[in-house]
Amino acid sequence: MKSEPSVYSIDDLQRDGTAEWEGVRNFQARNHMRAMRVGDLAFFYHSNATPPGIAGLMRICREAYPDDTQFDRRSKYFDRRSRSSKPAWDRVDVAFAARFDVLLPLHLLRDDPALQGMLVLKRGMRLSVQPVSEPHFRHILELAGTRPAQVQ
DNA sequence: GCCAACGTTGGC
DNA sequence: GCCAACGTTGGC
Repeated sequence: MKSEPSVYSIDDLQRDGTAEWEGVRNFQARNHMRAMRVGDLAFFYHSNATPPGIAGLMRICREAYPDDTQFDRRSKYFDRRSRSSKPAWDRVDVAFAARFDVLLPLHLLRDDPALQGMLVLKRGMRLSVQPVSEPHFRHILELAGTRPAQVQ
């Protein structure tokens, strides 16, 4: 799950404990969120950062439900076409799980043969919520040196 | 700041 | 339904 750290970073999530993952306005990304279940783990990816990369780990603590910001005229996520009787956009709630000792930069992931085919590495891949395969997930946790015991 | 990639919009 | 124009994302 991507976020620009200048907007909301892994440090912000660590401070807050939990967060509402609002503002997703892409159908595919939304559908990936709808497939999430409580307890699922997700990577926190820093996009538009120097360097971009995976900053930590979080846990889904509430499954998809309507994202209020779509009805809020003052929100930059306001969607005039969405009706409260049939909300178009959902969010999930996430809980801080771990902050990697060092951010895993995108270029390092690119150079790793074990991560061949990972979606985030594909050119032009802009989806802000993406599925990660089990082997890739485990490999990245190893790269990060994160042991299950360290995951909150 | 540039620009490729991609999604959305709207005229036809 | 097609597709050009436009806006956004996000790496570089």
